[in-house]
Order: sequence, then C-alpha cells, then structure tokens
Amino acid sequence: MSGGKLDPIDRKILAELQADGRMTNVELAKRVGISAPPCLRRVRALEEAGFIRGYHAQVNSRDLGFEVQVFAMVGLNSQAEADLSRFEQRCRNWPLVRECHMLNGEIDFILKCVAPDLSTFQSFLTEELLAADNVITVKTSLVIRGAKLEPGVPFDVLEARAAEVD
Amino acid sequence: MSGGKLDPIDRKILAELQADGRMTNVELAKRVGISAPPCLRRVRALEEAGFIRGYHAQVNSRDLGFEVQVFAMVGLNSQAEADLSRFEQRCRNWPLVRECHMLNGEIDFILKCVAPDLSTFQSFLTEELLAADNVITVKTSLVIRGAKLEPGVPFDVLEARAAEVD
DNA sequence: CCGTTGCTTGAAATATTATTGCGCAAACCG
DNA sequence: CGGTTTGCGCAATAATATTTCAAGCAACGG
Repeated sequence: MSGGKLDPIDRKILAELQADGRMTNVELAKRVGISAPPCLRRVRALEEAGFIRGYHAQVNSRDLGFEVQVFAMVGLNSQAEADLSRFEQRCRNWPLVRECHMLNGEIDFILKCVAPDLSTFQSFLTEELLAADNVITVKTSLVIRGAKLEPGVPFDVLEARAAEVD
Repeated sequence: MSGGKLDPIDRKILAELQADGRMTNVELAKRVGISAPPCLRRVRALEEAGFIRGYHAQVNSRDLGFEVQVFAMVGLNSQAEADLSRFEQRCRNWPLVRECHMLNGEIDFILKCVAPDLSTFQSFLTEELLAADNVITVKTSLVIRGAKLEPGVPFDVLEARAAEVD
C-alpha cells in the first residue's frame, strides 16, 4: 500500500466487502470498475495493511438459542492500568461477554453479553461478573429489540469528506 | 432444513464461518469432516433458513479516519410503540449511528456511534440527536479502547449445552 | 525533451474452487 | 420386508481465483 492512503476505488472495495463479505472477486471488480487481477491485489493489500481485519458470517443468535442479550455497565474500584487490563483479560475469558469497551466517565466498561436464557445470565452476573475482583458496580439492561445493527463504518460519510477535499 | 434443527456438523459450520466468513467451501468441508458438495448444501440451507444472515468484512474504522466511537444512552419522553418506532427509524437514517438497541429500564435506547472526530460527533449530538423529537435525555460515553470485539454467538457454550442433552 | 524508474493495469494462461448430476447406503415407516 | 426419505460422496462441468507477463502512464533527473 503506497503510503497508506486510499483512493476512491479502495474505499469502494471496502464498502462493498463490508456490505457483502463473500462477494466473488469478479463481481467486486465489476462493481468497482476495474478488472479482476488488480482488484484482487487491492483486496490483499487492504487485508495486509490491516484495513480489513477479517470476514465473518453474521449468525442469528436467537435461532441458535440465545434469546437474551444484555448490556452491562461496569464500574471498577481502581482504574490503574494494571487493574483495567486484568478486567479486560477476564472479559476475554468469559464466553457470554461478546464485546467489552472501556469508556470515559463514571462507567468504566460497557459489556455486550448474550445468554441462552435469563437465569443463565443471572448466574453469570452474580457468580462471575459481580464476584470479580475490583468490580464495584454493575448496572444491566436487557435488550428488547435491535433496530439497527450495522457495525463498521459509514462509507457515505467517508465519501462526502473525500469529496470536500477535492 | 428438516424441521429447523441443527446437528453438530451444522453448528461447526456456523462456528467456522463466524470465525472466517471467507473460508473456501473445500476448506470448510475438510474442517467439519464431510465432502464439499454436502457441505455447500448445508451452508446454503443455513443461509436460506436464516441462521446465517450475511457475511461482512470487518473494516478498521480507525484507519479509515473514524477516530471516535461513542455510546449514547437515550431516554425518550413517550414509550408508545409509535414513538419508539419513529425513533428507530431516525436512527436508521443517521449514518453515524451504527447500532441501535432498545433496552428495558430507565434507558430506552443505547446507540453505538462513530465519527471522524469529536467535533463532528458533538455537532451530531446537539443538532440531531438532542434536537430530535421526543428525546429527553442523552448521556454519552467515549470509547477509550475496545478490549473484546466478537459479535455473534459463543459456540463453545452451545456445544456444552448440546452435550448435556445427550 | 527524452529515457529511466516505479507503479498499476488488463489479457491470457493456469490452478482452485464451486456447483451439478447421479448412484449409493442408512434410517424410517407402513 | 419394500418403498420412501435423507444425506453422503464420486465424478464431471462451470465458474472463479491467481499467476504471469507485457504495456501504459506519471514522476523524476539528466
């Protein structure tokens, strides 16, 4: 990647692959307006440069028996770096915790959790999360429904900015 | 899909594709222990049955110029269904809002937002979100760092449950 | 102004992969 | 038992990915 800068074609590639990660390379090439070989090279370069971190199937948790999704707002006793790291490491080892973000403000961490049912989550909450070292406060909120679920980047905003630069 | 039930091979397929959505079908077949054609048939069936909702490249927002990630906890004035839906619809039209979850408890919605910089987010916050009809409270928290980012389902938990059934 | 360098492209060739068609075996059911 | 269903895998075919290579093009320095 020459200098780490992306041209409009690269951005379009990223946008397309974000929308459909299994698109064939020929289809992708057609959409971004170049032929297949350079398109593939660009994709590889984007992967190597870390712009693309991976590809994942989006699986329907509910159908798989994970009826419950919960956000947990966690407050810690100590915010020393060592303690923060220790808590993060714990989160990595809890399968029910799918995302863990460190925040500023009075909440130290927000966790996105899943569970097969409420009682499983409650057990986790009381026996694991609340019982964990250094954890002071946990406020939980059940997800009633998800209205928009598009992790990633809004490429339309990106294109608007790129246009301004011209 | 015969009745909608999944056997261990199906679950393994889902787990593998969740981990790497661009895996070739032959590789996938090798890993789950069957030959390519039935493997592909299973994948197609899983897609049709809705267990797989799509495939997406995970793009690195920071590299693309989205330095800021924010969780916004939103409280509404009215929780009438029509008002909730209207707010959800707004969220779908805001590019900076990437996820919108309706919660129980005192927070009505949690939004995961991204922005190129703080001032962009502030403008969005004051001119769009806070200005929106029916919005009473918005508490925001900047994401300092993400420690675990694995949306989806913990298949190890799933397998443990399946084993119990035996 | 021209040649060199560095970089990117696209056509063609080749290697892999996806996909279809079909026969086979096990499980299930009357 | 015989018929039906279901899912498997082999083999053939179609599509795709990937490599190879020659050519185009801009920047640069003589």
